[in-house]
Amino acid sequence: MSLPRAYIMNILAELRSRFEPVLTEWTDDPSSVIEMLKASQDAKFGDYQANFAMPLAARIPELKPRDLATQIVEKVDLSDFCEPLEVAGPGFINIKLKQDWLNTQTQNLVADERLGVAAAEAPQKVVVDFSAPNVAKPMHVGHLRSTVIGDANYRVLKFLGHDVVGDNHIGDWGTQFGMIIFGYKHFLNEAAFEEAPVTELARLYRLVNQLSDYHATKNAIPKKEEDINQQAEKLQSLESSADLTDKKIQKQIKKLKADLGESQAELTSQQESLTELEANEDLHSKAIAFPEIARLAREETARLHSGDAENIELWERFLPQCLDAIQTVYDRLNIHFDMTLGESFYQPLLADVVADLKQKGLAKESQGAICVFMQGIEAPFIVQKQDGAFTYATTDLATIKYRVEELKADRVLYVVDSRQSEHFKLLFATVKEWGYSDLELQHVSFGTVLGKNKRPYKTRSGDTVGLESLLDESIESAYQIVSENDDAKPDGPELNDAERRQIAEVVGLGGIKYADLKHNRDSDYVFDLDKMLANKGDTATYMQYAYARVCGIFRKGQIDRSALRDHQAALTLVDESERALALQINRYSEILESVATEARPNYLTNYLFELSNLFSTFYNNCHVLKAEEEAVKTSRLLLCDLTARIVEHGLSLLGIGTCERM
RNA sequence: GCCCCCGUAGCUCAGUUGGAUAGAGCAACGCUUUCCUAAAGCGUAGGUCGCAGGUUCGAACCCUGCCGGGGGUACCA
Repeated sequence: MSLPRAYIMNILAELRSRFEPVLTEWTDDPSSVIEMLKASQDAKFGDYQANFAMPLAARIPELKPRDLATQIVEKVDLSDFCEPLEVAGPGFINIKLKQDWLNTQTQNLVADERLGVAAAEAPQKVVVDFSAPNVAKPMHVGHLRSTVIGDANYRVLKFLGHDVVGDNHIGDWGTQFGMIIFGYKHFLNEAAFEEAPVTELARLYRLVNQLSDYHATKNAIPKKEEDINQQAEKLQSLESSADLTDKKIQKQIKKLKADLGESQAELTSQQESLTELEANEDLHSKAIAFPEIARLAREETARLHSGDAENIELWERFLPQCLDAIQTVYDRLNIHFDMTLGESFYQPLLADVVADLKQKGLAKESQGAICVFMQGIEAPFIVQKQDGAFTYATTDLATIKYRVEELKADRVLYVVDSRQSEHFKLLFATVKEWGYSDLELQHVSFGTVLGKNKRPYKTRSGDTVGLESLLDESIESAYQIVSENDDAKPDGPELNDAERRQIAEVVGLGGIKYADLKHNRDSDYVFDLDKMLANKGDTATYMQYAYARVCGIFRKGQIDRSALRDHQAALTLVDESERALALQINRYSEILESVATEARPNYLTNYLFELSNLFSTFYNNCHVLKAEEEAVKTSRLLLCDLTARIVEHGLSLLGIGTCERM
């Protein structure tokens, strides 16, 4: 029999709700300062701390912060679960949980399948828009962040009881299809297409792209040379005539020099790429045969969009194959979408969107295009181009309309590169004016994945790194580590090859995902496979190892975990390391709440790392199976069980697996 | 030109919205295995939080200026 859920308290929420009414005596809006009650940064200040006495006292001239803190403490009654409150320093209120209460509270978690995490009282309909690759191009590292961060947010929101829809807004209608269609019509290798259609389509895309780039670069070179000459002249005249002691002039010169150097480097690399292509006879002859290839490809796109029968037929033939190809990547990563409504799905709705915007006076003609202008933003939001074609802005608006009217969304998360923040600023502003003011829109932006050279992650030849080969490499490298470690075990290896392979898969994929998720999503981060799989430090492996160690204890002790839970034995925290571990276990729900509101999975990775860390200390200090007394042993087993369940569950919310042995 | 982001230990990064002596991992140095997996634990060392002002009881965080890096900027998505 499980205990009623009411026995399990979200400690932070409870503390805040006890303090909040008391604060009304000093402020009209206690909710604005209540968030200053939080977990202590240092265990010596107790378990939780409240810092709001200082700012509140600052508003009242004759009141000292310390005195105010004392007054607050006198009015709040927490005696049922906390030690007497302490006022420290300039007015901090330190809160420490009663030992007996923490014992019972932790014990109650054992019987709770949700590990103390209550389902949302007011569930929202949330659309998480993530991954969104261009289907005709092979996936690369750049797609990893959106996919992995989006998936983690999706899982967390869902666990918290929200009605979540994962939508893969794929690029299935853009210019890349024009390129493929053009390639198919002119350069197809039929045998290759029969053999592996997607590989051949990817080759055609690359080929057409390469040839268009060649001409674009070639045409741009004279202008580039002219620019360089102008820059050089300007620099010279500045250096010879102007006042060199003027700081502004100095700065200008410096900047000009830097620009000039950059332009020259660019020119050189462009010339090199031209020479490289020309050295390949086959490519060069194709380039000569189709000087207008970029325009021709665009025309194929235009024909597709205007309903040309042949191009539609090709598109309908290619699309399922492209979808299958990306699906194999999602299967490997264990990523699931509830719907995949790409750009093409919204095409029939676009004309109405523009008409509606015009009718409401939001959109108007400017330089031949139909634009929405938002106050305070210089750039226009172009919903229809000069040539009559719609843009991704139009598609995004239609998508929102659909999500509100058909899916009944309350909130939409866009897990998209930070470089598109200006687009989303315009999009959200427009949407508000357009009439969907209740909808909560959030650009879950993230930084660029860099190589060790701090430039965007590319191969030496400048290509993006294919995602699949990266996964292979990671798993293979994990296999080496798993094997080495198993071979080094004191009592000899424990794993057969199939087990090693299976563990390598979990460790290899987990390492890549964890590395991405542990960083604050806003910042760029350096992609370093060796660090991701390192057999030490803050990696997925560390948490997976903690989990495997618990499993080892239960295996060695021949303990049946579900029987242990049903037994309702007493949990008593004795050692300091046990108490610290238990406190962290009790904080799981707090952390998930903060992940959900800010869409920041790194709060969870950080929490799990700390949890595993506390477990390792406990594991070292407190022997479980050889505990002095039976009651202590049982109590510690309960603690192990809870730790393992949260590690496993937390990692699963990040899309990362665990193994019983490793 | 205009707009946005970043600058924290040798390296890679946290820092929960203004709180107590700025943290972690890696690398370095020292210690711990008759005992549940040492993929671990414990400890030492390492900092002018880019620089200079300002706001206040208190600033890595807010404001101003400067230095350095990245990104975006009218018809690609």
